[in-house]
Amino acid sequence: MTTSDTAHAILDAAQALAQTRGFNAFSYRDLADRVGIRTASIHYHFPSKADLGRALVERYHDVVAGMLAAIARDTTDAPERLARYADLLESVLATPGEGDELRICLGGMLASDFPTLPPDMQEGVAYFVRANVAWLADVLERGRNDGTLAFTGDSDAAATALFSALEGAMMVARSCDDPSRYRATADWLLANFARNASTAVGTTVG
Amino acid sequence: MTTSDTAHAILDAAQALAQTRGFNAFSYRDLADRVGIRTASIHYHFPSKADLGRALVERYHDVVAGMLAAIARDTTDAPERLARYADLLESVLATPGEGDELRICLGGMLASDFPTLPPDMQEGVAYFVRANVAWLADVLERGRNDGTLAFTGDSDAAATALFSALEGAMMVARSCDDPSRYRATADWLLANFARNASTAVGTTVG
DNA sequence: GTCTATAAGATGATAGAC
DNA sequence: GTCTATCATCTTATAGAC
Repeated sequence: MTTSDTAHAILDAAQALAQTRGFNAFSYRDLADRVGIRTASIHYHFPSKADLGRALVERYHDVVAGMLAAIARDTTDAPERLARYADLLESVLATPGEGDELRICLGGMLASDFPTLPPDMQEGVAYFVRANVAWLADVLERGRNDGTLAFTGDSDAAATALFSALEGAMMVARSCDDPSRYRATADWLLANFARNASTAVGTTVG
Repeated sequence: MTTSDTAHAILDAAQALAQTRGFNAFSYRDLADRVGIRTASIHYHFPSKADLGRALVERYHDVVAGMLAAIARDTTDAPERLARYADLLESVLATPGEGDELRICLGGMLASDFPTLPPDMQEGVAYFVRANVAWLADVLERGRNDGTLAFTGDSDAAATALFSALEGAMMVARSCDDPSRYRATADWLLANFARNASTAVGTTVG
């Protein structure tokens, strides 16, 4: 293996902190306390915080890319793929974060930290966003072509809107301290991409 | 007036920095450099950073609330109100920030900083989010009732989705370093709330 | 109101022993 | 690989002169 157990533990702690508080809001001391080593030992594995951040973004991208590939392998049904994507983000929100604070998708969190990040990390974040939007755009386009989804306009614009809405919904849910708000928003979004929108969740048609 | 010119200048500088980098990513020193005074003078106006943050959130909420009231005063047309709301956020993105970095809505930015904020600010951010979603929900509900808008499901869920999408679109636009991406996403969203969605921007119907 | 001076603590980072 | 020790710098914040 290319990465030691200690490096893994450091990355796990760093990811939990980055997802709850952002990349600039935790220190090597925070990591040292949680991993049970000294800050100097962390510098051995990740000489600078930029190195740590780069590894963090790369690992997260790889994990998510693997999950998206798994979804595409499990089902070809476009609505089901979208539902699984929304569930993926919900599971992030449900993963215990720091204390009672909710985790946000690392990509969305780093997007909000963007201007303060080292150049390497900025590239990684932009790549993550592009990859997610492209995956969604592909699902949307296929779904519209096979008649399982219905929406108007450019599939790239639709995918950007959907990605933005899901990421934003995590932020809104956390600022309301109500994870169920993410679920409600995601369900509404998914229903509005369904072929027969009149059967949407919560529709009031009598 | 209840707030001095210096206090105004401090708040202006703090807002620009908070909108580009977040509340924890600027210091009294940053403010002092920009306003042209010393950090001690800032502490005279805002004893603690929590005091500064509280004032920042309150002022921003009041300004936005005033703009939403102005939109409601200018037009009763629901699609036009939504368009004006999207334009409002676009003007934030277009306002020169820190260097060549783009500004984000302060509400969205602080929502991403949420767990690290002092309790007073957390309340203010939650209030801002609730107020914006409630305003949008009212516009959506009225538009559906008078037939100028069409969407399925609960108007609160729709409003949360729209708010989340617009806030998220700003983050995505910035991480792509492409403000026009916000415009494209907003246009797509607005088109999908229009009564006749087949006339949506970018529709490929021949 | 603004300044100088200063405090106490945190931060990312390095040198060198074990 | 991990440690102790140390560094320069930055952070929020206060005391007291002008």
